[in-house]
Amino acid sequence: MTADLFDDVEQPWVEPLEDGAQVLRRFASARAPALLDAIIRVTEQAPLRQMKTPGGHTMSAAMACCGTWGWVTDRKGYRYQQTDPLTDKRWPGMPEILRALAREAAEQAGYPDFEPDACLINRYLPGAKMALHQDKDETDFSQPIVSVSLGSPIVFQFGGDRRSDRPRKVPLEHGDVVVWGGPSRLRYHGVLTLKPFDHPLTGACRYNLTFRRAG
DNA sequence: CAGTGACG
DNA sequence: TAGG
Repeated sequence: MTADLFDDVEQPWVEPLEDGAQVLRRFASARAPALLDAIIRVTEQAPLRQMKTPGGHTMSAAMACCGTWGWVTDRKGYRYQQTDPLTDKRWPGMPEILRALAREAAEQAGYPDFEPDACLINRYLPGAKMALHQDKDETDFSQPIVSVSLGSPIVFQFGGDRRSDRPRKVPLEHGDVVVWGGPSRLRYHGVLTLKPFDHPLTGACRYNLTFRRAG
């Protein structure tokens, strides 16, 4: 009596995107319940919050961080810092299950030396989106970005090195991991508005984990 | 400094 | 209406 007669676990597969960029389809699916448990634990210590941009607008995605460095934005600007502005305490440590997933995904994508020191947790509710932007507040662009999707599906946009470059639309679903680095490390990217979708593990919500070497 | 957002 |  084998478990896989009952468990219907989809095997991951790889989808090349661009030079240095890949989608690892369903790479995180089998571990998703444990990843979500870890997200809950982190956000009990560092609550999800909607940050303000320097221009004074409120971001539609709610964010929290774990690891040595956390990304924050407020009227003063965008930056990484070692403390949570809500509590002035250090960010929660990066749970091992998150670190391990990020390292395995990076290795699979051709980045064997990835040592993330920052994990940004983004929670999207229906209506939330993220405009095209570059991840460029890090100090080390030799390391890739690893982005994990959990819960409701969304359309990811993967653009060029200039905002005006027309982005590719990449539908992402639960368990998909996008890795980009090397020549594509500074690509503009974002997501379209999240549509209502009832996911068995997360309800109407989508979590995105992004891992970086920030410091 | 701020376009990771708002507007027509 | 929603996205370019």
